[in-house]
Amino acid sequence: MEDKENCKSDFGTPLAYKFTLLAKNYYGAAAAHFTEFDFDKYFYVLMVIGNHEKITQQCLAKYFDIDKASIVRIIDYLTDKGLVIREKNALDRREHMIVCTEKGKTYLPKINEAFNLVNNSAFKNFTEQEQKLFFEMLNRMLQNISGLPAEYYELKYVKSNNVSK
Amino acid sequence: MEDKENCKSDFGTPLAYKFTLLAKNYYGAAAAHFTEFDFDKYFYVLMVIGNHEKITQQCLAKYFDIDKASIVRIIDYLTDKGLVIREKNALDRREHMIVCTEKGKTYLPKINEAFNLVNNSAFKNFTEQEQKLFFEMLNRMLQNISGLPAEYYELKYVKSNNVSK
DNA sequence: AATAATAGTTGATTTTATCAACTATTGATT
DNA sequence: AATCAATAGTTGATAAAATCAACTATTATT
Repeated sequence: MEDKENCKSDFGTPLAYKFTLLAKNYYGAAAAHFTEFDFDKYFYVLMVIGNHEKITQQCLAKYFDIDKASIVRIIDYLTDKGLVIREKNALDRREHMIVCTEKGKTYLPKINEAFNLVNNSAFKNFTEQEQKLFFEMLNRMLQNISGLPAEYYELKYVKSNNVSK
Repeated sequence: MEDKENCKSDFGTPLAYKFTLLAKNYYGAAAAHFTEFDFDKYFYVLMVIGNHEKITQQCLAKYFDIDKASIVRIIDYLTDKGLVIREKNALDRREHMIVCTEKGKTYLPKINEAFNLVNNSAFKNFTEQEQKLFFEMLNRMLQNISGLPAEYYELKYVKSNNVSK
């Protein structure tokens, strides 16, 4: 109906403004699902860690595009809460592999479910096809606007060290 | 091609993660255009102010969905740089109307152009129609996920005070 | 063996967000 | 008109986060 109206007023608007607003509202909505947790931050970081057997801090830094020093503090926090642990990688003792603890794992389904709920409400009145299209567009845009391919981090930690041990 | 692949891996991913990444990359790309300015922040705030004859800090706070105290500091900054000024509203002396200075106005075309450039590179390989669709989807999502209608702020400052003076 | 590079850590600094208390002004109630 | 509530803006204190450079430990390169 008033699509043209909206689009007209969007002209010249930096996309990032809308992204920022959306992200803020999204996290606000998601946080409502986590009020009874005994931690109040870094839900998605935990989920990413939990979705990997183990993952280095470097990988997390790249995935989230933040400084490695910030990752240190995030992992400190999650460690403090008993949700993850650091394990030295025997193949490269510089690396600390971050592993989700049993306690951490108990939160994963809840976090996943909450994100799905918020995703669903964000996609209210979107058809299946529109949702797919939207994700596809986001990914295209991400590749347009950033150097790295979206799945970069996944390739990373498959370190091929042909060490006998 | 690998759309299904992407969508599969997106399943369960909080949308906000991608929004955050996009916003970060977007602002990074935009900032590259502003290196010779004598201010280094709040470009879009200035643009919003410049696009209005005058606007209250409340309106800005609502538009950007941030605390009014933060707006005070942003306006302090822009005032310091000589880009805007505060004018008491004679019709309601509580309100300080923020007005773009002549100096501030000289930046507007450059800022606008830079955002257009970044928008264009974000939309590389998007058809006209896809762009429209994308904006439309973003707006729908914003309304889904937030209480307020997107154009709330625009209605606001048209204060109908039928004061004789 | 020497040097460079990488992963992670730490401390200092800056920036930003947040909240509550406060002033000034206006609006509403009686 | 007097009182009280609500609104716009400001301030100060505090807390949270981002940033950067220096540092250790380890591995890779020459």
